[in-house]
Amino acid sequence: MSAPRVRFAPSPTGYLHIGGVRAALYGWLWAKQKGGEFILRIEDTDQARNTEESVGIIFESLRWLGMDWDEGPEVGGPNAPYFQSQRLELYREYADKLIASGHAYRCYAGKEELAAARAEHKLRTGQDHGFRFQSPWRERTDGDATQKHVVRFKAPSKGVIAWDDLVKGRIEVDNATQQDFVLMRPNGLPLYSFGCVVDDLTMGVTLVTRGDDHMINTAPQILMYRALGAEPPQFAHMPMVLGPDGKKLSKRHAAVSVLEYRDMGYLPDAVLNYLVRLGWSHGDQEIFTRAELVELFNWEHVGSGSGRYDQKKFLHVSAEHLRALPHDELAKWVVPFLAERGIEVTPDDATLLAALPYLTPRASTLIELADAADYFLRDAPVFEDKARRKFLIPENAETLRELTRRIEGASEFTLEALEASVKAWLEEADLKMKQIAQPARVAMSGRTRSPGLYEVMVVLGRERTLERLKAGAALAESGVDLSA
RNA sequence: GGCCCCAUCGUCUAGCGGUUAGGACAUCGGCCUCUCACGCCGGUAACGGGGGUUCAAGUCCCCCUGGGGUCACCA
Repeated sequence: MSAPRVRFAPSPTGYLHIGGVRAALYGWLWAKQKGGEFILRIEDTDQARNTEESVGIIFESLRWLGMDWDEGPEVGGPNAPYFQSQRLELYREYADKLIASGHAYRCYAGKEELAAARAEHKLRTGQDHGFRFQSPWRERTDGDATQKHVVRFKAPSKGVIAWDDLVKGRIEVDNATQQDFVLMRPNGLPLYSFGCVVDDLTMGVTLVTRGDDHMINTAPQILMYRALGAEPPQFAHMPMVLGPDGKKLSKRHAAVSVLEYRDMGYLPDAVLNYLVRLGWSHGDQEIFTRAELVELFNWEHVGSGSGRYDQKKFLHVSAEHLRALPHDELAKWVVPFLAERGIEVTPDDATLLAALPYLTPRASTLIELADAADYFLRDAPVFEDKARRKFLIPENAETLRELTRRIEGASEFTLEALEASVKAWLEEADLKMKQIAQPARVAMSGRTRSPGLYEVMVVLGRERTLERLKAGAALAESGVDLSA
C-alpha cells in the first residue's frame, strides 16, 4: 500500500470537539507513521452555522496539539483551495456529471411539498421518523434547470453495499434502506456528504477516519464514488467518546473543546495520550510519548466499543506527563499560568527551576503547578486565613524565633545541614518535629501544605527563609485575630 | 420504530480455544512521614443471559437482553 493520504474535515461551528479530534488523531498518527500526508479541509457549506472565528479556533487547536497538516489552509498544497466554500464550481461540475450519466436528477419539489409529504407520513404511520421522500421528479427530465431546484441522487433500492472497515470489519448495508438524498442545495452549495466525496476524490484521499456516528453516511458515499466511476477510499470508523453516563460526550459532562484543555493547564502530549489510549491499547502500557504513539499506533488494537470519558484517569495521565517533562521545558509551560496570577517570571528563573523538582509530584496540571509555585515567587507569602489563625499564634512565637536562630546557625544552607541543625535542636529541647513543622511551614509558605520544610528553605534561600521566619514569629506574637 | 454499531472489574483495557482472567485509573487497608503529595505493599472488584460448535469457550456461531449511533435542502 502506498503512503496514505488522510484528511480531517471539521466544520467551523464554534470550537473543536475533543471527540472529533480523537478520530482525526488516529488518522494523523497513521499518516505520520507511514510517511503519508495529513490534509486539513474546512467544511464550511452550512452558512447558517459557520463563523470565521471558528476557523481560527480550528487552526489554533490543532497547532496547540501539535497536529500539523501537510496540506490545507495556510500551508497550501496541490489541491487548493481547502475551503469547501471556495470549491463550489467543482461540486457543480460533478453534480452535472451525475445528472448526465443518469445517476442524479433535478428535483423541483419545494420545502413546502416536502413538509406536506412528511406530515402525511406522520399521519399515516403515527411516527416522526422513517420518512423517505419519493420525488415525483425522479424519472422526469422536463424540468427547467434555471428554476429553483435541488439535485438528488438516484439511489438504488436493490443490492447491498459493503466495505471492509479498518476498525469495524466488514459492514454491509442493504440498498433498500437508501433514499434519494440531496446532493446540491438550490443555492448551489453542496451537502456535506456530497462535497466530502468530491473533495476526497479530487484530493486523492485514501483513508477516511471519523466517528462511527458517520457510518450512516458511508454507504451513500460509496454509491456516489461508484456512480462517479471511482473506487472509494478506505474507511475507519472509530467508536465515539461517551460521557460518564454513557451518552454522547457533551458540554454538560466535561470540557469538550480542545482549547479549554489548554486553558485548564493540560499538556498537549497528555491530551494526545489520553485520547489515543481511550480506545486503543498497546499491551499494558498507559503512558506514551508523542513519538511512541506515532511509532506504535495500529488499527488492529483500536477497540470497537465506545469508551467513556474519565476525568480522573485523564488527570493521572496529565500528571505523568508533567513529571516526565524536563524541568527547563516544563518551566516554559508554567510561566503563562504564573503570569495569570500576577507573577511575572521568565522560564529560566532560578527559584522556579529550583522549586520544580519538589512541585511536580504534587501537581496534575499546569494550573496546580503554578499554584504550588506561588509563594516561592512572591516577595512574601499570601497567608491562608485558616492556616495563619491556627499556627501563627503567640505560643508558637518563641518556637519560630528559636528555629530562626538554628537556621542562622546551620553550617551550610543545604538539605542535610539544615536537617542536622534542626534535629540537634529538637533533641536538646525535647521537641518533636510535629510541634514545629506546621508553624514553620505556614510562616514560609502561608499554607498548611507544601513540600518538605528543608526543601522549601533551600528553594527560598537563606535570606528569604530567615526573613519569612522572622516575619512569621512577629505575626505570631502579635496574635492578631484576623477574623475580628 | 427501521437501519447500523457495540458488550471482560465502577472506568479504560489485556486476552486472539486450554490463564489462579493480567494491567491502569478510581476505591479500601497498610507502610513511609514535618503537612500535602509522590512512592511502596496489600485488598475489594469483571467475562450480561440462553442456546449451540468443540475433548475444551471470555475467546467461534445463533438468539435474547442491554447500551450507543442515525434516520435533514446539519455536519
